[in-house]
Amino acid sequence: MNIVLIEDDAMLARTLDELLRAEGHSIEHLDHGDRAMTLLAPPRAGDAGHDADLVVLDLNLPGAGGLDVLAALRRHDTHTPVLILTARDGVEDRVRGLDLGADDYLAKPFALSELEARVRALLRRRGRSGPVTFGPLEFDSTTLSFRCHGEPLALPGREQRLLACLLHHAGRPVAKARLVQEAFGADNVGDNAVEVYIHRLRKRLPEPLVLRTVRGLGYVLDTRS
Amino acid sequence: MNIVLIEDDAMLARTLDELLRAEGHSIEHLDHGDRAMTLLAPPRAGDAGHDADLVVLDLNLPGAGGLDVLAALRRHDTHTPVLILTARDGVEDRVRGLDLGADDYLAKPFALSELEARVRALLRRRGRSGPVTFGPLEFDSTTLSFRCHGEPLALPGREQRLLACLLHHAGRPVAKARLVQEAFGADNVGDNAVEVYIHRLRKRLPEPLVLRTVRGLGYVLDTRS
DNA sequence: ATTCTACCTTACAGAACTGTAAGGTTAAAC
DNA sequence: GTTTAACCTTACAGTTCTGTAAGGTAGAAT
Repeated sequence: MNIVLIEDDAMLARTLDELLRAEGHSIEHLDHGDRAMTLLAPPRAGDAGHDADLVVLDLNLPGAGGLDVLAALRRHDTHTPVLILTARDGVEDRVRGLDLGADDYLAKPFALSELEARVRALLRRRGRSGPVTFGPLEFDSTTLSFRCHGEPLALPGREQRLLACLLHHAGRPVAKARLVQEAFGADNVGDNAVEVYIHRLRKRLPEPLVLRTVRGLGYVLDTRS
Repeated sequence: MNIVLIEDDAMLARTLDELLRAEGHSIEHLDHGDRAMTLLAPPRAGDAGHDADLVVLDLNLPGAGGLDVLAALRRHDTHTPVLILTARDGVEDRVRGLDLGADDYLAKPFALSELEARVRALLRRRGRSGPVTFGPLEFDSTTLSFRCHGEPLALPGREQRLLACLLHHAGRPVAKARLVQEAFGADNVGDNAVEVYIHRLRKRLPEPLVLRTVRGLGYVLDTRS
């Protein structure tokens, strides 16, 4: 994963760099607020742009302040997780940072192992952000397609949305009416259509996934046995 | 949003309940580990199941321990964010909790405003989890469809995946070859196909979204002006 | 056991999508 | 200004998807 580290304390930066590299990430280190601004929120889109999966951001920076960088980043990118890392320990600072769009806030001094764990937590969620996984089934948010046991599972639009709906509530039944509304867009679709698409989806779903019917209610995505 | 609160300290639970309700959430409160287990990780799928957007979990519980509940939940649900809330303040405890799949960890005693902020941060991310938003464009992960200015934007499969790909790297150019691979699944697709689908997508993309071409490279999703 | 209802399965026609080919247009290089 | 390569646009045929209708099957209730 790509991590952008924005930290002006050279000593700490070096430590974090080594630490995170040791976990297999590639680190881009910046020590100046203005440069961070340029990288994370380029004035003209298309100029360069970042490729970060996570931003670790110190608030005390030369040049543009850390909170300004965060705000600028969040103007167009609500996606990349941001972990704030700072010496300011007041509760109000934390609240402000979090409400500006940060995902976590760690006050110095902190244990390195805790930073590692929080980074793992953020990257973990990023890795399978989106509609999630259920058993061997996963949804790849980049290609908007499903995979089962790692094998791509190509599905036509309707079936894909149907499966997404069931996956979203995986393990518990979803009413037929709800499926019509969420997967079919509440068009003038007959009630039978759901049955037909469930049938089609069943033929394509690989083991051990099954679609159990809950009579009178709807369907559940589940695993066999 | 639906929040499941698992906390056996009646005093604290009451406070949190009021606090979170005041922010407009509906709270389901449990004070026993076994019941939490039943709700969050039902032994048989389809029994009942939770409908939570966030779980706030105390570790010290009568009955099943909080970490057991977390582990059981994560066996099938990697999706719902979990905020751990506990008196155990050791760094090792935090690391263990986070590595078991928690998304955040707050040690007692804590400021209520910080809890609120962290809850907001988790729900915010959950609200638009997945492939993100860019300007007025957003992706609804439940229905696997795009919206622009809130209006649904129906797209055929190929165009949808193409847009997802561009959105995923929004603001910076994506190479044509990459689009072929990620959106078209590396089939035996001619190079011209991308141009055709870009063209089709352009006709459907509402203002102010544009697809700029970067000659010799690929395309960028951007906003007009 | 019978009846009823909910669900399954199949088939089909209309519609929409997909990818290629062919020619037009624009931008960069010389 | 000419040339060249990259990109745009249109058209088209093959394929796939969509939703409905019609009949079959299975579960529940009496």
